[in-house]
Amino acid sequence: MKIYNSLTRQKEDLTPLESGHFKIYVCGPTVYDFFHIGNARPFIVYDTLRRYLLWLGNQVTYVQNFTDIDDKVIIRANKEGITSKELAETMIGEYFHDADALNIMRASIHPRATESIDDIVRIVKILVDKGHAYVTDDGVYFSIDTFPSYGKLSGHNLDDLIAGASERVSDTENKRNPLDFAVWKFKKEGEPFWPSPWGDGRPGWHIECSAMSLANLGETIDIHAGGVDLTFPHHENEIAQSEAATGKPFVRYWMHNGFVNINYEKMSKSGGNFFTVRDLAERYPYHILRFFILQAHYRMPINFSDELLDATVTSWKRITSSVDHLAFVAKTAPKEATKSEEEQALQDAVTTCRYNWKNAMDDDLNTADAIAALFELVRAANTAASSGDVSAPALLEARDTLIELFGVLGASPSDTKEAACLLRLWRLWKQEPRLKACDYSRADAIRDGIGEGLLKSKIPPGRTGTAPLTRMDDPLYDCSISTFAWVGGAVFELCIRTKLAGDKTQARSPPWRQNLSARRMSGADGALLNDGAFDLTASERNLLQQALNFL
RNA sequence: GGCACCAUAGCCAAGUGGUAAGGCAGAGGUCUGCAAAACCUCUAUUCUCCGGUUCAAAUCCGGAUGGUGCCUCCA
Repeated sequence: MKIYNSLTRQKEDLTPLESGHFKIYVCGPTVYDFFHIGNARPFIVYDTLRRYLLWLGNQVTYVQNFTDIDDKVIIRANKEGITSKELAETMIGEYFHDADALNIMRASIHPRATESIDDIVRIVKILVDKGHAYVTDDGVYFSIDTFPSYGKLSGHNLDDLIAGASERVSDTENKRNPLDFAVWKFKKEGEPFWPSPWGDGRPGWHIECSAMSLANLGETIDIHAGGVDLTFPHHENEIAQSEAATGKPFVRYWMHNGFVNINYEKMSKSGGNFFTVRDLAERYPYHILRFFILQAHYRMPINFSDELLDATVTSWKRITSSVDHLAFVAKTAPKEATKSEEEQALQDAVTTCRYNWKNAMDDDLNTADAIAALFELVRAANTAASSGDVSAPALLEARDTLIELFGVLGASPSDTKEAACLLRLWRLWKQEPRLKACDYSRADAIRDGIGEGLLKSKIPPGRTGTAPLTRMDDPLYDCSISTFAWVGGAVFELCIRTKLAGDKTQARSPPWRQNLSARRMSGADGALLNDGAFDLTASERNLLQQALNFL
């Protein structure tokens, strides 16, 4: 595959130094707060890269650090009256809570700065011994004048940088060059510290990543990744320190992802315009956030708004409903290949999809294009499923392809929560004898009655019969009764309305809505879903009972 | 001021020399108690603008305009 290398500013063939084994380092979070959707982008993007490399059959050693000692951590901890360590511990736990939910694989190693002090000191010592670093009265500084290629990653001209730095940076007295940066900061009152040959203190930010990369992955690694804002000075400094210390190339491919913007401006905590993933998860499922991020190429900036996430919810449903539908139709489809035109078309679509998907992923991880390829298969599969002349194996192959390839993106369309929740309600309703006796007029009356009687405020003007029945595990949805219908059996349907759709009240049928139609058309009875034991939560049972009281 | 990046439909977004993917929204149709879903059709003769190179440009070059980021902690 090809990857855009920030160092050379062009796409290059991505080959590991050690055949079949990629060594990747991703700059991890500074653990002083919940991370926001902008912070999440690199985690999601590089996790996807990792999944793809694994899918291709490679081994991947993936390191993502926690910066658990830093000005921000110290300030926040002091403010809350706890130790830096306590704050970091808590926030690392919160990181995993969100990251796991975003389906971000745990790194092979999650090193922490405070647990890497020995490695850091060792490198600082090498730098001092080699004359690349010098001691002042407030710390140990790296001397960029001893590293001639400084600026090669960011493309900055040294003179310009110095000019800029001189204007802004006031504490230059101790430094030989205004661009020199601290690799070790001597302790200050109220700050945690560790011993070093030059005095007690704590590591500078940049040296942490260098040390953790060198210690865990070796002197030369394949990929080092992070947000574009880290290019300078963070990554530039990492190169200088690491290469000055080892004398070897530090990183072979540098990858930088674009920002998540709000109103076309960078999302940042200092700017105050940010949404934490935790807050967003109250309104959107985690997999929607992940899918949203992957819909754009990773190097492009993406704008962020509820409106865009709403569109993502709708498009994601197109995928999940197709996947569910295929499984259902396959149950009654011919067992043997039909040799029909439709069957051939579907098989071709699967082949085309795989080809286009891989090409897209190979081209600098173009997930946007890869997703487009998958949508084309969704369309072809829906067409095939509705033709009635495609065999079960062919339908299931299409379904498996979708699940597999979306799975590589870390967003699996099977086994989603909304499907599971609706399944449970479907099973319960199916058992309700009173429902079997309704006719349309009665059903509509019931529907309206529920709407008016139960939850007036939720009924949008001009619509009848939507009433939240239960709140499901997935916080995105209110489950609403939309319609009760009777067609030669107990047939009724649910209508999902996303809370976020607000007044638009875009009603979306659950994935198995198509199951109902198919069942009706084929005349087959029951057996739509496996009737096994099921449990309702107390609140589900309660709300359902309220609804049934109107029958 | 210096250095980068970006500009594609109502919205989002691929496409980097061969005649505009995909999603959302919208319109018409098929199907259907109504509705929804699904499927079909339509929705940018044109890619911010102006020049240039080429048989051929959204794509390459030059310029203009607009936007963003970095140069200070930042994903």
